[in-house]
Amino acid sequence: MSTTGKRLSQKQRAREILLRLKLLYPDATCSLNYSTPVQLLVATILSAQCTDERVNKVTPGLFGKFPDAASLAIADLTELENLVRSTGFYRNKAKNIQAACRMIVNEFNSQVPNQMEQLLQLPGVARKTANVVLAHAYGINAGVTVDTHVKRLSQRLGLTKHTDPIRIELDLIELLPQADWENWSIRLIYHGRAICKARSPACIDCQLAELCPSAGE
DNA sequence: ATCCCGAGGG
DNA sequence: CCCTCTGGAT
Repeated sequence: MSTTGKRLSQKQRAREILLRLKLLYPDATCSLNYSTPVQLLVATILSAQCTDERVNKVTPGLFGKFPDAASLAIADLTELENLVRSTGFYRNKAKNIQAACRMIVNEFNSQVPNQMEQLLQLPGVARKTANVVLAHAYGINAGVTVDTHVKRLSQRLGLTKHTDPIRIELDLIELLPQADWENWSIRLIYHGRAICKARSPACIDCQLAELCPSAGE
């Protein structure tokens, strides 16, 4: 057992966890493929209840045909649906992508907004998607991205007692230095995919086990 | 709380 | 056939 154990404050524990995650996943980045803010927004909308890997299989075809907000805004909806079908929830996603692109063209000067309030007005965009776009398209740490991995791992690590992603985000904002907000999310996502899985977490292989109140459960 | 929805593995 | 993957709107 290490000398770092149960006496650490939540904040100290969070920092220790992040330190280890940085060593474990030194090159972790956003796993979605994109080349513009609009493309990142679209890819992130598509990533709802879908792996980034699968999103990356449809975006080349999608962006090959409709590379920007202007073309997506006037695309044939059925064609859009077919291009994103394999990501699931394809009718909602196609409709939201087109409506969001129309708003971007008509109300935001063809630019993806760089403000949380504006992003949240776009259909299909809530805090998770908005935080991803702000962090990776604009380098703005407006909040902590809380997807299903960040939610699950933060809970298991005992860093929040909430179930609502917005409450969890507020807890994480208090625990982490702003400069590390996106580092935290990106690495928890990597760790969630590889080790701390939803069903059968591999606590045996987990480098965070001694810092985790849920280890072995 | 419920609905939206597909791909791939076993 | 069953399980796993992994947000948003109403």
